[in-house]
Amino acid sequence: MDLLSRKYVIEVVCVVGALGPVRYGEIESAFGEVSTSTLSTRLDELTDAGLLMRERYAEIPPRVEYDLTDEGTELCELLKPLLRWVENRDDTEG
Amino acid sequence: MDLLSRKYVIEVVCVVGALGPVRYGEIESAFGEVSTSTLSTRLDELTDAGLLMRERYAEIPPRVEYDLTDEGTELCELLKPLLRWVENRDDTEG
DNA sequence: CGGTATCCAAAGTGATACTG
DNA sequence: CAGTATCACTTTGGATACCG
Repeated sequence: MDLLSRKYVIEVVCVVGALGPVRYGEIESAFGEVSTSTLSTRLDELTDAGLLMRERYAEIPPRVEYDLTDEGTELCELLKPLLRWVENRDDTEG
Repeated sequence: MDLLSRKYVIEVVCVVGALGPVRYGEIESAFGEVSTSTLSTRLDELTDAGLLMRERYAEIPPRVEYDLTDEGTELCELLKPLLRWVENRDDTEG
């Protein structure tokens, strides 16, 4: 699956994994620099791929929460060490 | 590093890791469907990032071998389970 | 054999505005 | 709040031809 090669995908999976059930706005804040459309698309793709679940609450104001599915959790476990390694490397070379 | 998000990068790292010192043509064959320019660029980026080493032999005909650096090997170890998971998943859903 | 240079098409991404 | 729709820009990837 080259979905992994989409921008922010790895980070999104890890962010959702770390923040548990998390709202759209929180994910957006966690990045700070991603357009609504891109993040929305990514969330959609991940949900579609069975990696994320979207829970929609019929409230006012509306609330939507994202969380990892079992498969998403599996992937997240694989991704975390990768992300740590990359960040560690960035520090070292910067 | 979003180099990881480039097409074929994960696969290239794993292929080089699996085939040991490997020649350009062999890598190309391992994919079968990647243009010279793209593969060449990828190899270049990875070498530049310190993940690959390029050994050039002054022979006729020319021979060039690629291999993982220590860091490349580290990354490869992180990537392998990921790749296996993805392939396994593809099988299941296909 | 092992690339590089060039040009082109396609896809991805972002900004913005608007809806429920 | 949580998106969707639209549109233009930027980046990527592919094909081809040529060089060492």
